[in-house]
Amino acid sequence: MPSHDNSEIATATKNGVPDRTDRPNDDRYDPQRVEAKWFSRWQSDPQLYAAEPNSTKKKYYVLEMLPYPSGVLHMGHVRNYSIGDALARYMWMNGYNVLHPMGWDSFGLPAENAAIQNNTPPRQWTLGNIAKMKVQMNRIGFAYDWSREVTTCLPDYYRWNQWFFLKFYEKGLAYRKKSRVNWCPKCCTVLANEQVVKGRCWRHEDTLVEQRDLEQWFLRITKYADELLRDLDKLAGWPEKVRTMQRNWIGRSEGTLVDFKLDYAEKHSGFGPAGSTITVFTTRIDTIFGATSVQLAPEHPIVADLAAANPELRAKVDQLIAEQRKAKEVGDIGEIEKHGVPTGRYAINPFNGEKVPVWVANYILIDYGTGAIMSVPAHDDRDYEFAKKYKVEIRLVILPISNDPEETMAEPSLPYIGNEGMLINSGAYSGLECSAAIKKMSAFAEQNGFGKATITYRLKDWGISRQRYWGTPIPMLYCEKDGIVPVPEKDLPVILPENIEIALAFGSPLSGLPEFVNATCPECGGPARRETDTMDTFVDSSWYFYRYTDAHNYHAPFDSKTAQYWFPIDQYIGGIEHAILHLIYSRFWSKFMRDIGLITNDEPIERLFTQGMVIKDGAKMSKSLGNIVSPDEMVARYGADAARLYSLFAAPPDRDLDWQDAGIEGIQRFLGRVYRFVLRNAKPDDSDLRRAVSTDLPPGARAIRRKLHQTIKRVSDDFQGRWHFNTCISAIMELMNALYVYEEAAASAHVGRALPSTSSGQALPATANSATAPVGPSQPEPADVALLAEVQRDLVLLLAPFAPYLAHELWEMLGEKGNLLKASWPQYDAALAKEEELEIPVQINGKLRSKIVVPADASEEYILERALADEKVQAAIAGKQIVKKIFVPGKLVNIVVR
RNA sequence: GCGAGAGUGGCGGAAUUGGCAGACGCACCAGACUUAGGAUCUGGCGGGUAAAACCGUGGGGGUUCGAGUCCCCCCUUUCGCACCA
Repeated sequence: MPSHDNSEIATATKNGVPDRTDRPNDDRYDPQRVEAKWFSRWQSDPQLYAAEPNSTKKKYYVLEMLPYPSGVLHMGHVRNYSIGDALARYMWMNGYNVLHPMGWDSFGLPAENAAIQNNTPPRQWTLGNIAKMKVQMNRIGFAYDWSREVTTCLPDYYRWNQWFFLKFYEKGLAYRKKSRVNWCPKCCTVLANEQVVKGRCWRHEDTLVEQRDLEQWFLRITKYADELLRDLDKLAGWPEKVRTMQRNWIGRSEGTLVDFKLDYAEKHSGFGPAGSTITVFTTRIDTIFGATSVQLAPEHPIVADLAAANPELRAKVDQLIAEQRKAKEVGDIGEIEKHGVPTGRYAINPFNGEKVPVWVANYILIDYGTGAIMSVPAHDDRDYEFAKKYKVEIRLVILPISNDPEETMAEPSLPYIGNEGMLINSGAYSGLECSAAIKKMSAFAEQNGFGKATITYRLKDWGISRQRYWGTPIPMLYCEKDGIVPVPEKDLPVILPENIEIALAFGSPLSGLPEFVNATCPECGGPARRETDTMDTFVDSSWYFYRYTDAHNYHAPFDSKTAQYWFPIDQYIGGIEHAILHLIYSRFWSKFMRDIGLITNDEPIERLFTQGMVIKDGAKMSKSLGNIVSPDEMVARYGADAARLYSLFAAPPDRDLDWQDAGIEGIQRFLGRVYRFVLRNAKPDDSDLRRAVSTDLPPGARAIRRKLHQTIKRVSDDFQGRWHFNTCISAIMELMNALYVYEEAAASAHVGRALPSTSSGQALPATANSATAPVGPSQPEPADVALLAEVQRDLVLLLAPFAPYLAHELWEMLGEKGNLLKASWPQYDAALAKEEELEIPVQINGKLRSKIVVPADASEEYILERALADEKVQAAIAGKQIVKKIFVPGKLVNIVVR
């Protein structure tokens, strides 16, 4: 083995387990030695994991969500990347042209906070963190194509954010509007939601956060609302959970807008600036004859008008607003106690001319629908609860229709919210069925000018302005003469200046830099002011995976042809916390890119996998709980292979993982067993031997071969979709256990010792509990050297996606010369995997009474005959009458007796 | 309140289609090897019993020859949420 400099890595063991390498002829598996050796080999070959640019192979794009460079890798990362890395290696071994890149989501608030706390410039802090994390990732051995690395905070990337922004603007999809933000009067700056703690500024505990309206840039994602919703149906490779969440997030709702005029006959004076009409949104216009009040959100403009002349109402309304805000803060807006205040005014139901009271209620939200509803207590839960509390009239207008004629037309228990019913007490519409009534009544409202059918979405346009420093500058100029002017494409990128003292900045940091703010208008050449807001970092992550396909393109965000080859992403892997925002923005961005002709795919991601959290002692790992497990420490103590193998073994990847330090030791033991087995059994001329495996093996060897092929099947099948890598690794462990027993038995045979055997004199089982057919020789038989060569080779291949360091080492020990990643994934042979004998449980009345061993191809007649002849079965059915015999091929026999 | 998950030995988990509950690993116990063992190898290991019977997948019902798995009700717990009209 070549010598190498491994000082940096190998020394790490010293603070872990005591060093025992002083023992002579040590056969101990030393992960530090093995991993240091391969680490330096891999590091010296930057092309090792490079995707092939012009390949005729089938492509496979596997991607893990890019991390924020906090400076330290945590176990959640290790788990996420171990899943993707295993898949990438598996696909390489299956002959695919694999794209497996990595990058850095490197703009964002923490860099500015670090700047404030440690006085480190954000750029320096960020790039330093990236360097640290890259070392950690490489040490664990993740197979990334670093030549395509994307760092979003560098101008060669963010210039294309700016370019995209200009395209959005060009197409009328970027616009400005006033929007409410959190404002700290002490910092004179905008706060992110996470910077607001219990209504106060995180840096000034004594300062209440205010709400301010600022002009901000928005992207018109709502234009794509319908398509984003519709195309969810195409995403068959996504978890249903995520699709449901996105569906609810988009929140399409078909309904009707209906105008209720404020009543003139009232004595109160004229109307305020909000006018005299309350437009409500309802999905159930068929219930409008049951409307007994109109409810307004406390922040509705008409409420402001009404309250202007009524200080008492104003105070009550303010109280409702406060309740809403508080509920929102503590996150239980759904459990708010319903409160309302009558305004004293009335509105007219346009369908029957009836006057109904107008209320203000805390359960009506200003930013959904029109911020006003018609209240139909008989047919809506919330309205019912409200009406009961405030003694508002409840009027039944729908009767349920049921298949049961008795039930039909019976008065339902209230509220009846079903929409399979018939209208009553509804004038000309009485007798109509609900859905027909909705159509008819919507049309009527529209014809008479007091309403129209409409679709509302819960989805809102994407506000991308951030009043912060560490982000992509929005490429816009404000000229006194020409107004809002986009920066010309040729002037991109607008470089984020670096000579800035964040800690001293007051208000929006960039606005304090005259050399940044002062610009020239490209239209008139006169003075212009530069936009000082930067972009939301979700912009960066919305399209970065396209940049990977062509990371160094200077003339475009990427080459369309190249992207078309790689897209869609075959498998995307990340945390469930990104189920909504990142994944919906990414889909939106792709659709926009398609519409401006950059790409042809409608959706960016074919399959999505969401992995579970890593928890410790029943709680999410966090600094405050002190239950952090550091990957560096694990790697130093047990090696990278053990750390990644354990992160896959401890739980199915889509479930939360309960980290147990003791568990990883078992993994290390297993790796040691594999290592020592190969150390003992590898023969220099293995490659010749493999071809010489006899077709006529003795029973013990046949059983090992069978176990091997069963294992290949189990591991391969899981890669095809189920991804329960924990059971894959179990399967490989089982194979290893069987090999140890086989080896031991063969050694006994060789020296003529008695075989270890079970008391029954039956074949030696692989393990005492082995539920499957016995593995191991029933007669002493020497180890089949050729078979062992074959098994070892396949074993190493099976292990390669999960424990690459050890796999490479063993590969070399077996005398293999070629790159393990280019070696073919082993294929299982169904005939070899098939059991020769089956153990069939025999049940009497569903209770296990005996087990019989039969040839795998035994007929039903034979098996039933054998089952009935069985001693224990005979005893159990003696004197009873056999009612039924259940036979499930390959599974069991159940005899029903009376 | 709504939506989506989860609940199986001392612990992490397995059981892929309704068919032997507890694979694999940890911990623990025993034996072997050893000057030594926190190394290694072998075996044991749900409760219960001398052995059986029997009991056992959060609780209660049900369907079925047969239920961890399907149905109904309930409890606990995790995650998400925006009372969505």
